Amino acid sequence: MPELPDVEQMRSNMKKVGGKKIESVHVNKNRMFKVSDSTIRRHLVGNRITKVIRHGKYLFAQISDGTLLVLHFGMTGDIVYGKNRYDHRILGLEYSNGKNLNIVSVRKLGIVDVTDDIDNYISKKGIGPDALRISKEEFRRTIGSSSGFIKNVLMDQKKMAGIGNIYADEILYQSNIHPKRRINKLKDSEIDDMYQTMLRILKLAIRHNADPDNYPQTYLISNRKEGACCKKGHIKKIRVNGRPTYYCPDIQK
DNA sequence: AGCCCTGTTGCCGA
DNA sequence: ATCGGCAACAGGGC
Repeated sequence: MPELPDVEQMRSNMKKVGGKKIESVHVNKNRMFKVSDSTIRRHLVGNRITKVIRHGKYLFAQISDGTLLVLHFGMTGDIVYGKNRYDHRILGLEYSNGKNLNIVSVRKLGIVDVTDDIDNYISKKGIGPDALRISKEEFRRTIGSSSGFIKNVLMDQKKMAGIGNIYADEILYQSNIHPKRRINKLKDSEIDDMYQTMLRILKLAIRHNADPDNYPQTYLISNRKEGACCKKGHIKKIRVNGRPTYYCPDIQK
């Protein structure tokens, strides 16, 4: 689930409900935690989240003590607000109204960390510019300086952050480009078109709360199965870099 | 029951 | 540098 639009939706939810004073913190310690539970508690208990910033698939929750809680959701992470949602809970912020803001993760892939500088954290990890904020020129440069399959580049968080398996397929589908097209075979006009298409898809997804049920039926994401019909043909499944990849051979060259 | 699948990422080796 | 394979993990589908 968690690609850029999904994480943006989590950001919005977290911002909306997470700003109250945190009474206590529930930590379900596992490999995701890069800092001790006492450190987590020290920063969170008695404080509040004042804003939430997203970069790529990462969330940075600004804490009123000046530090930031870092969250990455792996394949199955999510943020759940309410009561009695303890299934797969990794981290729970408990408020005086009895409700909690819970970071849940079925497969326990992802990161819980603390930092005091977002830019520093991002650059140390080598994460590229956010896909929603990258300029056309930056995008051209990023693509142009790469090689290999276009899909791999779109998904490479070090080159550009936020695009995952699902949205990479969508961008390529709507750009009429085969996922295994080599970078050096791309025309400038195709790169520019891909850029506009990427922004359009991401914005639409966010506008629809990252819920694929609300996306147009013409979207690949609504027809992500082998043999499904698209306007000019039927959907095929291959593997690119080990990842399941859906595309339409009749429109994607 | 058991095997294969999966929205992420990082490491290893050809 | 690039790419495939595998591993972390756990639940769902067949």
